[in-house]
Amino acid sequence: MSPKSSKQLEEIKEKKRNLIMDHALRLFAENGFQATRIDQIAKHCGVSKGLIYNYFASKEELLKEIINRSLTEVYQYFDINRDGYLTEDEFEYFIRQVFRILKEKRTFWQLFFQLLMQKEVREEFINHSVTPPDINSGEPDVIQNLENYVLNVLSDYFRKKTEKSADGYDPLSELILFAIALKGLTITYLFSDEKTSIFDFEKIVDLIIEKYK
Amino acid sequence: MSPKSSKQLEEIKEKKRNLIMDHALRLFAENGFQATRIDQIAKHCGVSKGLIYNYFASKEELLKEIINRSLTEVYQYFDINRDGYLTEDEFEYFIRQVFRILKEKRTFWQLFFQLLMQKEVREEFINHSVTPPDINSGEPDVIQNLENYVLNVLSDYFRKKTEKSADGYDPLSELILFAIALKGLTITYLFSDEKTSIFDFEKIVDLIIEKYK
Amino acid sequence: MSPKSSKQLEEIKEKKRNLIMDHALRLFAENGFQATRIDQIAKHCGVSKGLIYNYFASKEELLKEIINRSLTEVYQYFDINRDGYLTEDEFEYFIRQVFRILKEKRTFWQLFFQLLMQKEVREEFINHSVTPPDINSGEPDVIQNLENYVLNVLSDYFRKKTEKSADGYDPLSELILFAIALKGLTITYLFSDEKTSIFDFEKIVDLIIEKYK
Amino acid sequence: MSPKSSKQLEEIKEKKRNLIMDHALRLFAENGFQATRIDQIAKHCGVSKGLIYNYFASKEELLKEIINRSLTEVYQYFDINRDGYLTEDEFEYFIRQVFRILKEKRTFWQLFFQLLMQKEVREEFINHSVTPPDINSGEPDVIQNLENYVLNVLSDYFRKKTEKSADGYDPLSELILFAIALKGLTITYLFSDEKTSIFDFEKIVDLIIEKYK
DNA sequence: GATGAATGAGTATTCATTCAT
DNA sequence: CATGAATGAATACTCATTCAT
Repeated sequence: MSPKSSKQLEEIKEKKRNLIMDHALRLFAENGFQATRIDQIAKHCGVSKGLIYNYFASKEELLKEIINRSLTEVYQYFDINRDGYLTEDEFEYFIRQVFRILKEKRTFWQLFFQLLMQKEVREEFINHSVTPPDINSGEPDVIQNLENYVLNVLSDYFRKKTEKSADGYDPLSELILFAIALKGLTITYLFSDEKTSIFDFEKIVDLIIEKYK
Repeated sequence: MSPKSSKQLEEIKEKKRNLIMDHALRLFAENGFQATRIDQIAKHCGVSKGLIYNYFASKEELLKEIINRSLTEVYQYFDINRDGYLTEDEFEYFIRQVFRILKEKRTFWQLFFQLLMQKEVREEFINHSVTPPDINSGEPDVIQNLENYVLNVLSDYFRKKTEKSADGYDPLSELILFAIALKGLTITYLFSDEKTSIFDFEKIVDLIIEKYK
Repeated sequence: MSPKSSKQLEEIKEKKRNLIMDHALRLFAENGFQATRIDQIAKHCGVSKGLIYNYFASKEELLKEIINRSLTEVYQYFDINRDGYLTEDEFEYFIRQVFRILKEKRTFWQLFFQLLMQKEVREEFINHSVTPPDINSGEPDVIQNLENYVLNVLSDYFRKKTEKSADGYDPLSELILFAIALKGLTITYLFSDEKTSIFDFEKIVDLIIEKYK
Repeated sequence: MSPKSSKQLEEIKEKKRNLIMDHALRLFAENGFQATRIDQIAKHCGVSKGLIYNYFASKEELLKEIINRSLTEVYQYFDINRDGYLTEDEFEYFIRQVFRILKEKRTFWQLFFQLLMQKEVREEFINHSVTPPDINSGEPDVIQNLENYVLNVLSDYFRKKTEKSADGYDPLSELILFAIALKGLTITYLFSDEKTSIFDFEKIVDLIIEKYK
């Protein structure tokens, strides 16, 4: 019946989907979601406006799929199902991993933080995260889960670390200071102009590791 | 008609200007600049769309004036003309001041960080002078100036501090870690839901002061 | 506060609303709802596309309001709250009234019958007519009510008429034949080209009255 | 390859043509011509969009061919070449035949009446010849011919009938009333929901025959 | 023949901005 | 000063149609 030559077609489709998502992501991140026009994306991809609608139901759906794809990848990076216990070396590895992901998916995280800064988006994605657990689209609670997971693991780490040491550090305080420093570094890195920035981010990562390991 | 009323008129005009800017600021911060419609602002102010154009040449101009007004205030807060040397107590005062400003102008800073995160806006609004052409205070690059000023003062502070201490701390490292922690706190505070957040920001400020003073 | 000079403004608005509805109705009836473009309507009205959206939320809403307006008028014509009993003279008056309404609102009825011939519209407007009785928009059950009302009144009329006569007519049969003839006349009249038609509709009305009175 | 298969191929092609036309007809009738999308039709047929364009030059052409196919069939039903004279039994047969055709081709007639009710379509599709250019039966105005033919035959019938009777009926009046009743019945039948309708159409046909035979 | 990815002209709708009152 | 009706450029989205495979 169907001469759909092969399953290569599926591959080609998948490639085009990703092509569109890649360009859209970059434009969304650079100019903002609202300010990016569909035909801009099309032009950057070298395809027609119409084709984008063969792959994505709407501009918003395109955005959601981008977020989805990226967060799913992040999950895999973090191997979320491992034992959840961190040794000192794993702690260092974790921090370097975070920074590596920021670097590799810089554009995505730029977009992601932009979005999180709008009340409605925040509510849509984060606070409404009480969505059914069997959800397959993997957006809303993905974030909450990720944050909770990370906080739990780190909380554990700092508790054990302060127990051993005699410095009388408060584990919660350590955790909070560390978390805040990491967020500060993240934001600074994501939205600095790599060429003109006075910061050497690799060194700052070393600094943080040195300080909190 | 009478000379009196003309003075009062000016006051009324100024009040209305501020009314519009206040509502616009809140809406811009909550929903984003692009997503906020002029008639939304008008409705929230209880005035007509047309009136807004009596006070501001365009939506963009409205945004610029909001940024300008707030940054001018921030400058005054920081008393930019003082000697530029910080004692330990002044350092603590400085941090608390930062947090106080964040608290008092929370909405503005929410908007401000949103804007900073869009490349085009960053280039258009921030680097290319924010001040209106007729202003007399004439800071050509408000933000850059502010950041440089703060960094300078702090840099000085940490240099002197590490000189005194015998810990062998690197002043630049200290400065960077401090700056990053402050930025992390800022972001976390601005975009957390004050009612549901697990963080007690006052305490975190104490923590930071304790750590870096 | 508001210099909305007078309530003349309201009148002007109402006039423009009606202007738009009139032109839209004609175009919808002539070319069909889907085939009529908003900017066609705008051009015919001598206004801009945008203005139409100041008065009507969407093309579909415009259609609904047209139907609504017309059906409401029809209701008034029929004085639906009168006693519901027809004498012979009232019967004749009723038929002439029907024809008069068809004539005066010819364009509307053309549109109306067109719409009724699409399954979805039929279901939307007629079969779903079990909508809450307190409805204020007056569309869905308006039609059903009107039909029921007319059928009831006529049913009554034919029952009484055949009782009196000795011809042994069946009242239901009479009603049905009459109703069908009326519908046939209606359709023929609405969709004939008045200039070229071989039918003289006034005479046919006389014929029907003569036959069924 | 073999000559046999080429004949079979023709059959298969013809079957597929008809398959497409059948589904298209139903969808056109239910949702309207404009509102029916080509890919809807394709999906309903279980074929690709592209294939439809192998059989029909355009959506409009598809419509025209549907109309053409059905009208050609109708012509055959009515045996257009007979003597043109109706006996009483033939008159009854004629009416039952009309109703039978309505029943068998209900969907087509639904579509047909819809089309007739749009001025532009009326002009484009009906008056300007429906037949494909290569057809040999060459009726330039199928509908007009059909209507005229029917009216002629019936006119004759009623003339002769009233001549015989002593009731003093006007043959033209009788014809008109009859024609209108038939049209009313037609419309009522075509656009009623067969399941919920209060009318028993078989009985109404009997009624009409009884009345006008 | 058959497919469905790709195209792009066409259309509804939005919204900053203007201007007569 | 204040209004809100009016404008029209901009933009998301649709869908008939094409064509390489």
